Amino acid sequence: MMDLSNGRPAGKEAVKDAASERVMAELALAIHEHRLQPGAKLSEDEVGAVYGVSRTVVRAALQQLAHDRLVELRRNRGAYVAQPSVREAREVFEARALLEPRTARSAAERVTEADITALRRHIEDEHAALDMGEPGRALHLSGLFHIEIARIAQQDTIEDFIRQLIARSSLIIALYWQRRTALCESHAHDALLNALASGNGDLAEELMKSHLLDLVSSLDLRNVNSAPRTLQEALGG
Amino acid sequence: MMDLSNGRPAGKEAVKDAASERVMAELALAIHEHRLQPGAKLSEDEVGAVYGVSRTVVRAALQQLAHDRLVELRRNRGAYVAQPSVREAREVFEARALLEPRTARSAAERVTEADITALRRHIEDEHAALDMGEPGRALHLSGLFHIEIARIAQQDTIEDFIRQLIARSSLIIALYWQRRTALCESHAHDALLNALASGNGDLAEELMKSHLLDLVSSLDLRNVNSAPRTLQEALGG
DNA sequence: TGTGACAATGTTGTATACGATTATGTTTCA
DNA sequence: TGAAACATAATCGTATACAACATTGTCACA
Repeated sequence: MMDLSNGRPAGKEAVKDAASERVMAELALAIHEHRLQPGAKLSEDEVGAVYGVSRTVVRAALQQLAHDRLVELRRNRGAYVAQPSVREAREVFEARALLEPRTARSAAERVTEADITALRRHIEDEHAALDMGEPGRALHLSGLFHIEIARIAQQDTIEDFIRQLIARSSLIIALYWQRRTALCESHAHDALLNALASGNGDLAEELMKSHLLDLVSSLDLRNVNSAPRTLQEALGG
Repeated sequence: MMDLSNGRPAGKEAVKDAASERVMAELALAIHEHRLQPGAKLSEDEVGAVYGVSRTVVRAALQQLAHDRLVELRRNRGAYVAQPSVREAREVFEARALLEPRTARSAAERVTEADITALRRHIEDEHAALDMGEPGRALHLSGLFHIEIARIAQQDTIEDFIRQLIARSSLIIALYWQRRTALCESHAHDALLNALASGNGDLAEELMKSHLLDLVSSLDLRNVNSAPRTLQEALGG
């Protein structure tokens, strides 16, 4: 079985109920950090055993994740980590291109000193994770950077959308990333930070736009394997 | 108790399971048509009794609706139809302004003859509902018009977001609508249809943008009552 | 009469049980 | 030997049961 406990104390302190939210967060993190691969089966009994809860709460967590399209529920067949299609991948990044540049502009107009220092430390964490050979964690932090910008823009609703899109982006990257770009484009985040720090909304919007384009171009979204990877069939070649 | 059965046969034919989805759809429709007011309590036992299912499936439905922000779940206290704050209302329409105009443009570029006739009939239904004195139903149809445009644009992901936003808009309108504009702005939909039919993406984008602005301006979003309507406290004035 | 503690009631959170569906393994017959 | 049919096992969908929590009503006491 895959290890899902990830070291952390799993927050037994603040837990009264919210059991399903805890399970959901743990599963989401495991997906974000690529410890759970697309297509992995999430049996209710098994997950429940791992976290010491009943199927009831696991079901609730899985339904939440399914709503965010991180897992796919097949009727009477179980829950599986989602496998976004190429088309879905394109759509996710189109949606991000629609939402994030303008949000970056708003963020530049509302950013505070505290935000800047937080972002700066965030980027340091990213670099540290990369240097320590934890690409999964680095990727997760990289996503959080985008979410942080939405938070700074003070747009809770759009922040929620971006949160969903970034979660799905994590799956997309797991499926379609091509290794070539090794730098993990973290310079883009530095540039964005500078634009925000100087309050330059135009520049922030433009940087975010091109950053997203870079991201898409680092993916291999040719229509090969367009059909989802239920590929026992993919072996027929 | 409020009547939720709404006449329709409630689809006993296609039902094997999917019971929770049926309950969710029924509740969502009741909210969209303003048969359920913001703040209304949705007791699990009560809802279960209405639809003849157990609390288990009601809970699943309520959690889905909570994820869409149509209902609010208070821990150990139950589910209530959401009451968007003024701030939330603004954010919802800002998000719509970000997503829908560009989506209308895409729709204009991809619309088919069949789409046009479907939209045309849709508008007729809207007018009919208005004439027959069913403003709730007219409002619901009006929302579906927007969703239909997103569908035509062939952007499933963005369509999902727009669907959520329109559902919340329905609540916002229930709370903040001011009666003045009587025409219910349905001419805007006619104009949009024409722009789509002629494939004029620029015009469609522009019309959608101003349509949304009109919608916002028909709301009363002054910060009075900015705090949510848990207002037994609101009576302290 | 007003305030605080306590009991009663109702509702939600979670676990478990059972029927239904799907997947798997074995057997049998051509 | 191969394929179809059946039996078996595993997993999910739903209902029900019980415990935990919140709310409300009542009573005692200052």
